[in-house]
Amino acid sequence: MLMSVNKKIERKKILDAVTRKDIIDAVAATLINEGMQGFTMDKVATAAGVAKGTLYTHFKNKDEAIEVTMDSIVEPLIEQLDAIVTSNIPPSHKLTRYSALSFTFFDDNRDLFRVILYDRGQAHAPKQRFHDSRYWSFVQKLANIFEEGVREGDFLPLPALKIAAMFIDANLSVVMQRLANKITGNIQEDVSLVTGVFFRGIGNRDNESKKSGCEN
Amino acid sequence: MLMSVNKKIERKKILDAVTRKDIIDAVAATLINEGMQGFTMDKVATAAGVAKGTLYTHFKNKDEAIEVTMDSIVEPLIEQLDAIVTSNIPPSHKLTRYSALSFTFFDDNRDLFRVILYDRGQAHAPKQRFHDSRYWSFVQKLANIFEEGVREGDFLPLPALKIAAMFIDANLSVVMQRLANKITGNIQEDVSLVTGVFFRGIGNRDNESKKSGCEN
Amino acid sequence: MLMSVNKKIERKKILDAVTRKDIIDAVAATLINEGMQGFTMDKVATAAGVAKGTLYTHFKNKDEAIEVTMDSIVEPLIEQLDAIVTSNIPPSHKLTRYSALSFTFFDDNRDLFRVILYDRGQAHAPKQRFHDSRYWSFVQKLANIFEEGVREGDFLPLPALKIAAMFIDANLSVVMQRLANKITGNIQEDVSLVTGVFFRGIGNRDNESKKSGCEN
Amino acid sequence: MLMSVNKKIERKKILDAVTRKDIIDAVAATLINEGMQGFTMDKVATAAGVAKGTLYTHFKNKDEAIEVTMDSIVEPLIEQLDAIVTSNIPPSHKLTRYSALSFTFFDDNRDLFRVILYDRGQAHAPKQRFHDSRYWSFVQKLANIFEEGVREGDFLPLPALKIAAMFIDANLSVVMQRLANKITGNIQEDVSLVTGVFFRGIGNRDNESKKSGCEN
DNA sequence: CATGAATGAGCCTTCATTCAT
DNA sequence: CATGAATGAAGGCTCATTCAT
Repeated sequence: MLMSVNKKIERKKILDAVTRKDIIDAVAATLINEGMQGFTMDKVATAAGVAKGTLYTHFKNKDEAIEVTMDSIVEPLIEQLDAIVTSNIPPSHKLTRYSALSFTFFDDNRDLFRVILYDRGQAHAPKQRFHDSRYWSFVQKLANIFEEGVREGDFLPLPALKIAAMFIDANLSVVMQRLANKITGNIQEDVSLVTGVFFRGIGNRDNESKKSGCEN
Repeated sequence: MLMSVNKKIERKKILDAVTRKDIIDAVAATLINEGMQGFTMDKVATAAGVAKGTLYTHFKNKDEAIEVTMDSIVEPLIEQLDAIVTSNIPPSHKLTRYSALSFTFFDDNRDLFRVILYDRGQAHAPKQRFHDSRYWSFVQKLANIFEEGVREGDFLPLPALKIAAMFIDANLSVVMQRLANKITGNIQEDVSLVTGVFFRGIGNRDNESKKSGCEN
Repeated sequence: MLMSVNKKIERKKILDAVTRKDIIDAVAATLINEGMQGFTMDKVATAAGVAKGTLYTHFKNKDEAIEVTMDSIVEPLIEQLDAIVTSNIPPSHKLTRYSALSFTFFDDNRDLFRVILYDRGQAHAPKQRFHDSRYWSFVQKLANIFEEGVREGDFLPLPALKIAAMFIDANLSVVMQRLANKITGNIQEDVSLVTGVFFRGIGNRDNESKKSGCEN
Repeated sequence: MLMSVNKKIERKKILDAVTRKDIIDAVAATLINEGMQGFTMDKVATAAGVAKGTLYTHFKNKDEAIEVTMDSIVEPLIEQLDAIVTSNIPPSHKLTRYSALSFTFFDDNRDLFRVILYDRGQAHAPKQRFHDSRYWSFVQKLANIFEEGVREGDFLPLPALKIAAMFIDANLSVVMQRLANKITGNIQEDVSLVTGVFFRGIGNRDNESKKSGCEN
């Protein structure tokens, strides 16, 4: 039964992590199965196979539980988005990558995001944070890409934030349609659709060495 | 104080209508002031100046109260959208009109729609209905306009439902940004932005050389 | 089934009063049977024979329930004390009356006051109010009587507030001993004891004439 | 690092004592800072810098923790009271000493006693024990002094237990007033007041057409 | 012995809904 | 129909206590 203190601590951390992971999974599962408004800590506890009180050793309260779970799921999306933003490729490629990322990511997490997208809001803090902070940070990042494209003469000088939001929501729009119709795969096709519309819509034709179109 | 039975009944109907109208207004006001999650029948009753029980003589339950109120507010939007759909103008004009309609309508009801757009969800039935039925019926109508434009050679032959959804959400996207930043007025500018991007994006350039297809 | 509106309202008020009275009685009973810390709204509801939710149509919360109940019980005591204070009798008679009042009052409500006196405090607001406001208002009133007696040359010019508090607590002291030993009746005797000590002192004057028995 | 078994055990005892002392201090501190009703084992553990479980190796439960802490604080008071009781001085001197002891002791521990006196109760067992056992043992001891005084002809033959309780509570009464008004020092004055009243009474002998007694 | 994550009974409170008047 | 007191299921959260390590 001898074990170094370090090993003990380490093992404890792993056990904790396991429980915590179970709980976060349970939060996500409950969110998926019950929707935002059917979400209760009781159900989470049952789903996680732990006592109700245990949830409160991991989260301050219900809102934080949702928040943390959201974050843990959205985290990879943010990381990949950041990778795109800071990569050394042309802005239009970045947007295409973002579009593809949207489709794969939401495809991978479709059940949860059906809830998030359809059930937006409800709780106090989460709502604010998700929408105000997370969504707008996405918009901001995309806007930067757009502005980069404008500087390079690829895109027309349009209001970046609005274009960014339009692009994000147009992508989500198609994602939602995929979700609603339970469509999987064929991502490339939908990416082409969205980016096609936007690149023609925001593209600078002069730069494309083509004849002039309808400039607004 | 004599009054014919008919008159009595008639008066009753009017009074009922008045009460019903008051209640619906109260529901909307409560939704605005308290948000979806702060919405309680108590508050509605207080706001309407009636007893709590009275609400249940007008609506089966809370969900129906919200539902009916939503409908009563969205009704004019639907009517105007239908007018646009059935009007005898080119498809691109119809879309421009829809875009303008979005902005004016949400501007007029910004307080309520801030709640609906940000607080989407909460109650079971309303959520489903709002999104599944109302939203998709909008998408369908817009899709018909697109298809009309495709048939007339104005638009590229793209998947109509997806394009319709993209257009709706792109408009909402800018609407939400207006709501978030508390921007009013300058509707024309935003209409031009959205329609500009979409017309260039979905416009059939071959056809553009024939007609002057740039609608604002 | 005809009944004037006034009668209806009146009857309703009475019914309400009955329920309210029942609940207040139940609060007091629960306080008595369970003590401050065993006091729960569940138990009150059960004792009152109403649903838990009903309690909250009468009181904002647990603290208010306790507070209101306390007040309703102490009210007659306060009224009688005020009657004594404002009556047109010599200060010493007033104090004697107060002493008698203490004994009869606490005798009448001995079960509840066993809780209050032994279980002082516990809840947030109630504690503060009971002690800080109710107790000190009593002290103040008694102090006024003492000062009156000082002005009339009956009492020595001692710090009124302290003397008042001492007198109140000395009375309570004996009350508590009665409660602890489950003694009833013989009030006159205890009144004489307390007032006797206070009015006259406990020193044996015969003995005092021999030695100078004033110890400090 | 060699050490005899005895030394090890001894050291352990000391360490234990240190921990126990820390915990008791933490209980007292928590009582002071949070009041009876804000008192939780969590807070004690944090204050003591030990794990929550550790508390249960020192005390059977929460009640015992409070109980033991109270005892450890009241212990010196009891010892000093016993010293007074068994000392070879006149009864009246003993009472004066007791009065002075009350004031100094509660002055020294005013923070904790503010909680005990104002927050009396809360926990089941502690309450009972504190009041029933500790308080009454004090009363008994004081009563013995009174009876001694009666036998010696210093005091009138009044019911000793009641007089003792009155004296204790009259002293506490002034102590509480000091606590409430955050008064420190001037102990002698208050001792004289209380003992003066008790020894001499509050009646004005001049007014009673008698010679002057002991004026303070 | 110490630890502290886990426990789960239990508490307070809310609120949609009902129903006797 | 209107009323609003009563209902009671349900929810979020606390905390004394336990026990495997």
